[in-house]
Amino acid sequence: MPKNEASENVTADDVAVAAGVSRWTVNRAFKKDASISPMTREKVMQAASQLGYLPDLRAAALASDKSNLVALLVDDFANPHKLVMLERLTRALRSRGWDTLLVNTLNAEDAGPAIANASQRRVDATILIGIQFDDEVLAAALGARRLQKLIIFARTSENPNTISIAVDDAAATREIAQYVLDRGYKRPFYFAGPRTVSAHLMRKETFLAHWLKHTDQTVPSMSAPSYDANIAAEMVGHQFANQQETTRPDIIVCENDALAIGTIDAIRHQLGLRVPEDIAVIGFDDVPLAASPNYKLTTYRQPLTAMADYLVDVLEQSESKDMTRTFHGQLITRDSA
Amino acid sequence: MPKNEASENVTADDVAVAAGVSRWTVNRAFKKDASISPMTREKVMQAASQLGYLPDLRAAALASDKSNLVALLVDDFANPHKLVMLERLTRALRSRGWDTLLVNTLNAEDAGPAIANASQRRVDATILIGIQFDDEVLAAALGARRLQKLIIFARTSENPNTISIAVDDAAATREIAQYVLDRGYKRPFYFAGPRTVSAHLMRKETFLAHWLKHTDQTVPSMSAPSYDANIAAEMVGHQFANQQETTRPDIIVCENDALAIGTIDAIRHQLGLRVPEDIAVIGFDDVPLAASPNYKLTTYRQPLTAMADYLVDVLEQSESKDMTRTFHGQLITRDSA
DNA sequence: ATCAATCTTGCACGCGCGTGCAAGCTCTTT
DNA sequence: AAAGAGCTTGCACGCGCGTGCAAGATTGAT
Repeated sequence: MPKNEASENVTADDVAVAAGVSRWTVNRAFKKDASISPMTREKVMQAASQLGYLPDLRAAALASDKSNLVALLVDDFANPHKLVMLERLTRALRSRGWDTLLVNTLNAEDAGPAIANASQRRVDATILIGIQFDDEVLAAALGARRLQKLIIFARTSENPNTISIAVDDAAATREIAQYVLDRGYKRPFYFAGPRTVSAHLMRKETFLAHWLKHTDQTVPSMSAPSYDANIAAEMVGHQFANQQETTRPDIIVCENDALAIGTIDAIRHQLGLRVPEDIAVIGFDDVPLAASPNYKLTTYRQPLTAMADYLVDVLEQSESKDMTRTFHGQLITRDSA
Repeated sequence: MPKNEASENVTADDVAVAAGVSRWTVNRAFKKDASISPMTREKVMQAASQLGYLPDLRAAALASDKSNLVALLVDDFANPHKLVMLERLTRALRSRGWDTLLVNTLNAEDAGPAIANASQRRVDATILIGIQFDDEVLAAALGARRLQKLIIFARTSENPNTISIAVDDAAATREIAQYVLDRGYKRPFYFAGPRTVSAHLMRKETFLAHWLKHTDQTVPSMSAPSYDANIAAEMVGHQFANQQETTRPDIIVCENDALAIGTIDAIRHQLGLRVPEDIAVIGFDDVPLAASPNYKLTTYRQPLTAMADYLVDVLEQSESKDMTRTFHGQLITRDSA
């Protein structure tokens, strides 16, 4: 029979016998920074690769109570920016030895069960990158303590039991507002996303406040039920149909690029107007499509790579106190505003 | 002290004591279709929820050698269609009790390690939804047997040790080709994606063959290095700059929507032409953006939900023989062609 | 009231590896 | 050449739960 025919279930014991050492030495060989002589390790690794052995991470997690696994809860797959975030996060995590459990929060009621589910896998941390995670969900999550760390990614959170890694929304929005002022726009309109958590309103509130302070005028606005370009397009088309040039806005400031892209489509194809000549548009996120020759969207780019790297720093930290941190991004000016 | 203050590490034993039963009865209570009286189960569940107990899935996986976990290997986050696939797959999986390990294949050389990584988590199946998984990678994956099932999703594969769940590419492409013929286009151009695996060339080959057979003419083509709209736009702008109306194509058939969207952008903004009047465009996938008023892309929609459901069927099957299956989608005709 | 058929419950053993310590070993220092 | 100092290796015990069987409890029919 072939040498490694019965490679069904090779354990460290098998390798130990083959290499003439104890099982513990085998596992040491696979552990970085373990106390083992180079010669022995080489011998073990050779036997291991011959038998096709790789340590069982389930057992390791069970024994050490450390899984090197994080859960990523997502509930908003309509927003293309989520794909970028997923890429950056999984890249940073995996390149530093962490695995990712992707949990689709099926619907509003499912957030609780989704978190419970992750906790049953005994993940070392739970990362929320969705939007529907309102205060109740957070409370439930914090209650089901087991998920050692609760990290809110790319969203600020004022909950003290939570670690938030995000751009400074207020500063970013002020920069945007100032840009709008500086370029001489007179009648801005703010297009917000779903208003589930108070923190999510920060961008809108900041913009309105800034504008009021500098021009003494209020800014009209509306909210989309989700960050979906097609829905945004419908709303914009509906909202500004048959409006006079003097009453319609000269710029629509969108809470993110998904809304901005829908807005541009609607301005051009439903209102029959030009961007930016008739109505300018600003977004937030700098999704790949924002750079396309079609949209040339002026938007705000978050330092996602740095944020993802910092997230792994947080994971590797034993203490989770005072880990919340905000970053600064940059306004990318293109042709749309 | 509070009642459940020390809810650090509640195990089935703790619940057993609280409920006055054995540990095994506790675990039975959490297992569907287990032999347990309703009264006992109720009693156990009450004690469990009071203590905040939930079974440890690591231990369960270790003991039963069944993890209810699948690995999803992705290497192409530039294609927006991936986000749709992720949503559909995680939805189908989670709603039927499966968890998903999202593995970002960092680069071409990382495919092997990524698969090994997944196998160390002892996943019940590995699902490939990327493109760079060429024959060598497949061989390596099959070698590292441990990932019981190797499923290629949304791509056909002729490898007999693999389970492929995809649309019938040949039939779909013939339908597209026939549509192009029927609409009277004369000078098609085929825009393909990365040519890594032989199977990936099927769409292009099929289109070319169909056209040759029906018109006796060959179709020019080119290949993008990745499914990225911005790169596609550049390539199209470069390829057709300064071409006469009589020599340039009257329709560009794209291997998928990412390429098609870039193509439309380039036609309009770099070539200064109209879609579909000057050059028509056809895609494949029906990404959300394809329906936007800006693109109105004629494209081919895969029955992703049915495919994802079938994937879970496959997982729940003990035998993995002859599970490969192809589906039929439909051509969605919009304005772009 | 009795017996068999059915339901419910308890349990020994194992899944594969980590932890922390102690014994064995090698090498340097005087 | 002998004694520490530092390096390597081995091991008992435990992580939390599943499997399969056997004992105990319950039910219905006779």
